[in-house]
Amino acid sequence: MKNGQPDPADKLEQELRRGVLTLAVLSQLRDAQYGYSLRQALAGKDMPIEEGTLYPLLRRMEEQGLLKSEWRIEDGPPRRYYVLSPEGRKVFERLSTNWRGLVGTVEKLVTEGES
Amino acid sequence: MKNGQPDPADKLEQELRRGVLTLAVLSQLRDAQYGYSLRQALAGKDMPIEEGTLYPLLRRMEEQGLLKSEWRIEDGPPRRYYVLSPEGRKVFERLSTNWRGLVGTVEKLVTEGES
DNA sequence: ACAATATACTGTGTTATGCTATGTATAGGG
DNA sequence: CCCTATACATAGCATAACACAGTATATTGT
Repeated sequence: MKNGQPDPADKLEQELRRGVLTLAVLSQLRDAQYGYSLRQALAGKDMPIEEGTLYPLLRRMEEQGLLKSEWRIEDGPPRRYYVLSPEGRKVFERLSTNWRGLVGTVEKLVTEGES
Repeated sequence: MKNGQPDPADKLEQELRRGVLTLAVLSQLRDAQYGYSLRQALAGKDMPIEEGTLYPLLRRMEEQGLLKSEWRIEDGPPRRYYVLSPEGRKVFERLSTNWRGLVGTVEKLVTEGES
C-alpha cells in the first residue's frame, strides 16, 4: 500500500546524497574490494547504496579511468575487485577539497538562513 | 567542437553541487525574492546557478508546496517573487539537519580514506 | 529617437544519474 | 532438495542540470 503522498523531503534527501556517492566509493577503494563487500562497508558507515546503483557506478567509474578492476577466484563465486587508479587517487584528492569548500559555502548559507 | 575529453572531475564536482541547490534556495527565501535577484545573491555567496537551472527549480519547488509566488509590478518589468511556505520552512529545517548528518558521515569516510 | 545592453523570465532538447525490478549464478544450511 | 545469502548485471523509468534559444521590458548612451 505504501504512502500515498511521499514527502517531497525524501526525494530531496536522496538528491543531497547523490553527488556524494562517487566520493564515498573513491574513499573506500585505496585497498581493493569487490562490489558486495564495498556495499556492506559503506552501509556500515551510514552510507547505504542500492545494488542497482553501486554496480553501474563502479563500471562507470572504471570507464572514466578512476578505478581498475579484475576478476578473482578464491573460495566462493568469482568476484570483481576494484581499486583506485592513479587518476582515481588524484580525483579523490581534488573532490575531497572541493567537497570541503562546498561544506563551507553551504554552512554559511544555512546558518544565515536560520538566523 | 569544444573540448574532446572534459575532465571527469568537472562533472563530478557538478554532481556534488547538484543536491545542494534546493537547500541553497530554501536558505535564501525567508524573505521574498525574485529569481534574478536570488541568482545574483547566490552567485555572490559562491553558489552560482544557471538560469536554466534556477527558474525550473523554483517552479518545481512551488509545485511541491515549498514556495509560494506572486507577480509584483513595481518599477521595471513584472517580477515573480518567491518566498518560503510554512511547509518550505519545515523542509528547510529538516533538510539542514539531514545535510549536517551527511557532512559528518562523509567527513569520516574521506579522512579515513586519506589516512 | 534609436541602438545597445542589462534585466527577467520561459521553453526545448540533451545527457547523466539513481532506483526499482528482474535475471543469472554460486555456496551453504536444514 | 529447497531456501537463503552471496555476487554481479542490466533494462526501464523518472528526475534534474545544463546549454541554447527565445521573448519582452527597462535603462543607458548618443
